[in-house]
Amino acid sequence: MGATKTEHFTDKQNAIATMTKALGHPARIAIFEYLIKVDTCICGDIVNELPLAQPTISQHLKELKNAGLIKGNVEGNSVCYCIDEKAVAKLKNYFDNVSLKLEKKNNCC
Amino acid sequence: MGATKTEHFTDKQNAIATMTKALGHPARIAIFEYLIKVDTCICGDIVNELPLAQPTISQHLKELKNAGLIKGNVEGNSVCYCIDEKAVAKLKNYFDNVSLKLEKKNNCC
DNA sequence: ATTTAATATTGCAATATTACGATAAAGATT
DNA sequence: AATCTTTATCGTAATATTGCAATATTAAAT
Repeated sequence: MGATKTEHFTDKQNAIATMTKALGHPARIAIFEYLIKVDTCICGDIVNELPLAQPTISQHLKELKNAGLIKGNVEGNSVCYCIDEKAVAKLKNYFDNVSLKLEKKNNCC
Repeated sequence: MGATKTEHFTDKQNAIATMTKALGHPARIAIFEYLIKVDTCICGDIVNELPLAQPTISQHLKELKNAGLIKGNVEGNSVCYCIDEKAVAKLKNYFDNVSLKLEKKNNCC
């Protein structure tokens, strides 16, 4: 064993898990937050922002991209990474919905 | 190597990453959603809800608990698990805040 | 054309995760 | 007390992740 049994769960559950998993690492949270912070999407200096080697960051960026959380457009020499707002909206909506459901519940613990 | 370099990141980043990591698996999303769905916190039937073996579910519950997302109170023979609303609120606030910041940005991609 | 700069890929070692059978622990039931 | 029920833990195999050095790739600059 060792591999996640995705086939047992719904597409929605897998989709949310894919996104949360991608954000489930402090380096990727840091990258995510950096992309939110910078006002332009012309990037190329993410490596200097983090205390990790360039290949490691490249790998983390790839994972965020695969999860659909960020987009990367090649801009000449460098690559312009930015947040995919649709994905973030999905996460926001998910937790908004969860919170709403919890409010309606009668708390017993 | 192989271990996450948590020491390089802020406490807040690590805290968010810990929670998103815990939700970064479809089985744990399924458990999380089940605990939201059921109206009472008297549980004990999570194992029957999921297509995974009992030790596997027990392990997933432990991870959700370690991440602070759920609470587990021993209730006689069985254990009563329920959502920790404070943790969920933190996640909700985080993504609300992220969304807000994104709205204020000038989109260039 | 050569060099420089930015990013990606490969290969690999260390570590973590996922899953489950076997077994343990502890309260409930008979 | 013996048994049942529920949950946790241990041990272990399969797989995934993390991190980086070395190298490749691609476009800009000289």
